[in-house]
Amino acid sequence: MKRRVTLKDVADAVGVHLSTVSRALDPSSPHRVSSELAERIEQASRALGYRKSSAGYSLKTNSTRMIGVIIPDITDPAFPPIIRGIEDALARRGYVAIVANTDGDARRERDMAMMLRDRGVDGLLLASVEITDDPSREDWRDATPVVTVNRQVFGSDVPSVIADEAAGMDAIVTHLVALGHRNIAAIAGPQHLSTGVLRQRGFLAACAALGIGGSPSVAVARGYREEEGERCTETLLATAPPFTALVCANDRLAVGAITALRRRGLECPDDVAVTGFNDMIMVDRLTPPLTTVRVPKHQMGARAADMIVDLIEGKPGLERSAMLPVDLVVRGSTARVRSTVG
Amino acid sequence: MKRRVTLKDVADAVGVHLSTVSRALDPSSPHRVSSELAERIEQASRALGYRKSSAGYSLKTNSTRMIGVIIPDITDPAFPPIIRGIEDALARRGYVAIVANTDGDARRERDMAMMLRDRGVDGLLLASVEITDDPSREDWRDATPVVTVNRQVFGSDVPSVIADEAAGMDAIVTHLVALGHRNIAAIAGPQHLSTGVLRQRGFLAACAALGIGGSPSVAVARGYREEEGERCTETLLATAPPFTALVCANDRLAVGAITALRRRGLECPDDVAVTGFNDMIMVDRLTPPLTTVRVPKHQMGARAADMIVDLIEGKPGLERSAMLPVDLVVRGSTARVRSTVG
DNA sequence: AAATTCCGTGCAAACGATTGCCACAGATCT
DNA sequence: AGATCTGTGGCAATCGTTTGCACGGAATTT
Repeated sequence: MKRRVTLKDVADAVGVHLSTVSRALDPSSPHRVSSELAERIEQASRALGYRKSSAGYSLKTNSTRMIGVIIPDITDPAFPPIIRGIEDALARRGYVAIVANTDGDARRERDMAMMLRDRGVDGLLLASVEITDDPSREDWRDATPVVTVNRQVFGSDVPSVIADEAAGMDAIVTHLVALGHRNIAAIAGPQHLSTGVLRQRGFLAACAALGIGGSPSVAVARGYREEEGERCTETLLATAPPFTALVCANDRLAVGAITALRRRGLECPDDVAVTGFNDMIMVDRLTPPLTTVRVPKHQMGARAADMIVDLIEGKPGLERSAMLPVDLVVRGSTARVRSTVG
Repeated sequence: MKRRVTLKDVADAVGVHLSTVSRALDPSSPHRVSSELAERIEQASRALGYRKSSAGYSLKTNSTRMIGVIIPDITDPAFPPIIRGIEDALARRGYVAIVANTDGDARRERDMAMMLRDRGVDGLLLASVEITDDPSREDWRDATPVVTVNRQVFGSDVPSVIADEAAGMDAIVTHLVALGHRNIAAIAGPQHLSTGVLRQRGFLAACAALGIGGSPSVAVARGYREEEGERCTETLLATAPPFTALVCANDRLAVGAITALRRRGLECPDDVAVTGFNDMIMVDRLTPPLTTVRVPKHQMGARAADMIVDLIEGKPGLERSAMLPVDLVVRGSTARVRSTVG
C-alpha cells in the first residue's frame, strides 16, 4: 500500500518548496519559474510518477472539470451519437461527462440536476428539456452554466444547440412535391418538445409555401416511439382524407407508420411514401430504406460541449445559440406518386 | 455570489462543533449523537440548504464514488442498454459513471484508464477488453478494482459478467435443426473478443452434439459491422458448400448477411434462414424480423455495477464472476427448410 | 460508596492543491 | 552611487471533510 505521490514529495526530491513545483507544473501559471528549475522539476515529477490529485485541485479551485449531461434515455438511438459528440469535444478540452437518464420524468430531471450539482459539475448540458421549462428559475441556474442540446426552451435565454428543423421539413416536402405528391399527411411529434413543434411548424409552413391545398391532416404522437407511429397511422387511415405521402416527425414514428401501413395492406413506397427525421442508425437497412433528414448529431453534441466549456472558462466571442444545417437523404421509402390515383 | 454552506455554518447555527454536525449527518457514523441534537442539526442543515462538498469528502476519504466505464463506442447499439443498466445500478448505490470510448484502440484504452484513474475513480468497468489483455499487469490494477462486462479476458482472474454465449448458440442450432436445416454455415465474430470465440465454440459444439455432418463452414468477421456481414456472406456463397441456414455471431452481422443474400437474389428466410445474436434495438422491425438470442443487457450492466461496488465496499459473499442466462427469440428470419432442396 | 464503563461532544490534525504576499537577488535607471 | 524594477522562489492560509483522541459527567458495577 504505497502512499500517493504529492507535490511535497517531488518538492523534497528537487529541494524546493512545493508551491514552486505547483507553479512549474502549471503551464498557464502567472508566476514563472526558471526554465532550468522547471526542467528538473519536470523530470523528478515524472520519475516519481506524480499525478495531480483532482480532489485537492477541486477543493481549492472549486472546479471539477466535469459536465453533467441529462438526457431522457441513452437507450433511445437518437442520443448516443449526440453523447459521443459531447464526450469527444469535452475530452479534447480536459473535461468529462457524467450522464443521467430521466425517462422524460420532470421530477427525475430535477433530482438528477441536484445530484449533479452536489457533485460539483462545472456545467450542465440538457437534452431533456421541454419547451415550457424554465431552467433560469432553478436555484442552481445562477451557479451553474447551462446549455440545451437538440431541444430548446421557448422564450428563454438559455443557450441552445439545435438542428435546423424547419429547413429539414422544407426539404422533405419539396422532395415529395417534386415526386408528384399532393395529398400529404403528417405525424407530428410531442408538442411539449421543441423538436415536435418546430418540425410541425416547418412542415405546415412548407406545405403552405408550396401551395399544398387546404390544411394537411396531422396526427400528433404522444412520444417518439414506434407504437405511437402505428397508432397515429391507424388514426389517419381511419379519419383523414386519402393521402399518398406520410411525413413523420422522426424515424421511429416512421418505422411504426410503415408497420401499420403494411398491416393494412398498404405498401411503402408504392401506396404511400413515408419519411422520417434524424437518420438514426439502421434506418438505411430497413425495407424499404428510409428517406429522412440527417441531423449532425455528433457535431451537435460537440458544439454544445464546446459552448458550455467556453461559457465556463469565460471565452470571449461566444455566440448564444447555434442552429446546425441538415441534409435530406433520399432512400427507398419515397417514390413518385402512382399515376393511377384513387 | 453567495458562499457555499459548510459544516461550520450549520454548526454555528446550532451552536455545536462542526465535527458533531458531520457525525449527525452521517447515518453510518460509528460515533453517535443524541437524537434530540441530531434532529436540530438535521433541521438547521435543511434550513440553511447545506450540501456536502464532494471535493472535501473525496480529499479526506480518498473516495469519489465514481466508476470509470470503458467501452468501444457508445454509438454501437450493443452498448447503450448495458450502460443504462450500469448507470441505474450505480445510481441506486450513490455512484455515478464516467464513460470513455476507445473505438477498439488498445492505446486509447490505456490512455482512458489512466485519465480515469487520475480523476480518482473508485473502480473500472471494462467492456472493451480483448481476450489476451492482462489488466492485472497494469500499474493501476493493484489500486483500483476492475470488472469486465460483456467480454472477458481469458485465463485471468479479473471478475467478469457475461452472457451464456454457449447456451445461446445451442438454442439457435437446436431451433434450426428442428426446422429441418442440416446445412448450416456461420459467420463468426472477431476472434480477439471473447464473444467471438465463445459463440463460435458454442456453435461448433452444438453442431457436433446435434450430429450436423462434417465441419460446418464458417467465415470469420473482422469486426461486428454490417459490411463485414456482407463480406463474409459473399465469401461463404462463393466458397462454401450450399447451406440453408446462416448463423451469425451478432445482429449487425446478420443484417449485413441478409443484405448480401438479397443482392444475390436469395430471400430470407425462404432461401436461407438467418440468425443473429444480442437482440439489439430495431431488429424486430426489420424485414424479416430477426430471429436472435436475447441477452439481458440491462441486467448485465447492473450486475457488473453491483459487483464492482461490492468489491469496492468490501461486501462479503461476492462471487467472482457471473454468467447470465439468455433466451432464444424466434421471429421471421428463420423458417422450415424448403422441402425442395437443390 | 468507590471504581469502572459509557455516552455525547469538542479539538485538532490530516487530505493535496492553489495563490497572494513577501523577500531577496541582480539588473536597470537616474 | 543610490533607488527602483524584475524575475524567482518560499511561506502560509485556505478549500470542506472525516476521524482518532481527550474529556467530563452520568450510569452502571462491585
